[in-house]
Amino acid sequence: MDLSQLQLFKDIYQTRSISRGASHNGVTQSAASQTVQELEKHLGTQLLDRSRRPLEVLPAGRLFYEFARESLRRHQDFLVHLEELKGGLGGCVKVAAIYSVGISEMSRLEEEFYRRLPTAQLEVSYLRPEKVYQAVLDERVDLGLVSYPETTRDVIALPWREEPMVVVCAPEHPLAQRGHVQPEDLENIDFIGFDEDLPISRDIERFLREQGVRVRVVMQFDNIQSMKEALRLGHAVSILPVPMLREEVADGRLQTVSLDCPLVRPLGIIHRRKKNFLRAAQVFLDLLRDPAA
Amino acid sequence: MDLSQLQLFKDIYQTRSISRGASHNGVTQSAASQTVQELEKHLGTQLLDRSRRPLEVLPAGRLFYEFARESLRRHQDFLVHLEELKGGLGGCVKVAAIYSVGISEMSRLEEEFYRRLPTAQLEVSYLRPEKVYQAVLDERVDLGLVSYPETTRDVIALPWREEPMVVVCAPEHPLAQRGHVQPEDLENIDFIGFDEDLPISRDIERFLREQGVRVRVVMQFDNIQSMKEALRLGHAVSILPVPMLREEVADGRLQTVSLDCPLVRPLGIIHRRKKNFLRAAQVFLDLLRDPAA
DNA sequence: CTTGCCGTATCAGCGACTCTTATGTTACGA
DNA sequence: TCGTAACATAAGAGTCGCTGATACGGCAAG
Repeated sequence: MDLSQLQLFKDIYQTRSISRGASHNGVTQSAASQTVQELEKHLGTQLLDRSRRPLEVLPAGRLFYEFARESLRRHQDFLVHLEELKGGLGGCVKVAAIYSVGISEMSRLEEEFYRRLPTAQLEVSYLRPEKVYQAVLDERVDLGLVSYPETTRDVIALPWREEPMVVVCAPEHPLAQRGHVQPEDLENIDFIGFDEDLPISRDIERFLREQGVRVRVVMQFDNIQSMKEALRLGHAVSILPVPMLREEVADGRLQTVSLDCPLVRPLGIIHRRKKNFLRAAQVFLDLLRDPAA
Repeated sequence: MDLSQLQLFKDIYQTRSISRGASHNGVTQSAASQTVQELEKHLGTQLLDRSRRPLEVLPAGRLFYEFARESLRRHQDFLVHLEELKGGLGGCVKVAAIYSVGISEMSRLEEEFYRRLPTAQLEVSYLRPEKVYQAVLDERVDLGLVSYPETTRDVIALPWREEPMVVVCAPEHPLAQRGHVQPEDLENIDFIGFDEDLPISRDIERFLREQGVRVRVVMQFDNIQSMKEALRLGHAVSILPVPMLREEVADGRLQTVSLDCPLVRPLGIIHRRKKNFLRAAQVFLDLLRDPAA
């Protein structure tokens, strides 16, 4: 019985689904199913009732969940104590993120990380998506933060969060007065897009196409900072992740207009396939995946 | 990180030796060495100082030991709670033991076992050594208790205890008055031995040969009960494990005479190679290996 | 200092286990 | 009753960890 099994079962319990638990752990539904069966065989009792559709947790499953939760917590504690004990220059985590994850978000994570491991070192670099993948592959970083993560032969992708996307424009723009718009309101509008080779660009294009809307792409950038500046000129709109806009919206430099049909982009954590993490990386990963604990 | 690694490290810590820890867990020294290195790599710190001969435990090692101990204890607790929860007919452990393990010993173990898992079932059968091996191989029993255990392709042997052996005779026998004897005092004495195909018989023979002593084997048996009865006739002596003689010595039917050079026979636990134990078997195994916990 | 022994490290080879892909089966809703 | 979404099952592949053999090194005795 190992920690990954406990983590997996914990996620399955919390999401009430084998498939979701599986994807939270970067494994297939099949593997998760087999793991649960192994656990049940080993413990000699059913943990879940899989013959009901919203997966039902049996008493033994609940007990095992408590055990798993507790064990994982103890393990975390142990890692932290170990780090304390090692004193100066604890482990070092290197993280690569796409630009659009945002400095403000990262600085919050950074803060919490140093609270947990005061002696460790966290290095964050911002790169274009393909560079993030490359950095992970080359082991120049331990973890990568990307959008539309995909598991490949050498890299495991874990879902992280889903950012809502909204239409954004300058306060002077005609759309700015409206609280929300239908996709068709964007027909033929001047649009500031992402570079076409970025996943987010493809996803927005696909979204617009599905809605039967065509926009006039007047500019393209590979980073959100530039797009925001261009938007302030007032002639065009764009679609951007909400968290990137907090500051500008707060002081009125830009305005968001929510879309009636929701568009989100999934962010994920990627790392190389390998059994063992350095504990600092492990702690950062746990921090990302469970900010509460 | 899994429970077997924790168990292994715990044993290494307690015995202050990688080799001994390894044999306690039925693996080779090589495997144990690699496991420790894996742990150290994973945790990013040295746990043991292996460059000193009585293996030195570093602070991180001590911390990890505490963690391991605690985790294993929690796991035990979990198994017990699970058994309680399952209520009636908990798991069932089948154990085969050689005759000479002794009923009294087993009944003590049985008692403790039912204290831990009141709902479980324990079945003990007493067999000749080769039958014990066969029963384990055929999976007719979960665990076997034998002397001079040996690990083979399909069966793992774990050391259990070492029983001191003493010379034993009737109170009327000439040797009975002496508190202890030299091996040479047995020269040409009438001797009651074990069947020659039993490991214990071979070991006693080897011992006597090494001491340069020849005895006159007047009778041979395959079980200790018969040997004790024969001894009471008063004409011969034997060499038997101390724990088998408690009752007879207490009420004066037989007398022990300790040997100046100590002779012990190792008892071991054998089980088939397989990753997962049924929890009842696991609990019984833990009980055998750590009566304290 | 040298020698011998015991314990640990290292290496190559192999077996087993677990994951993945592909496909079958079952529960629930329309 | 059918369709879909979720879980189960089967077979194959890659990886991890174990074994067995051997090399290395500390410690004690001489």
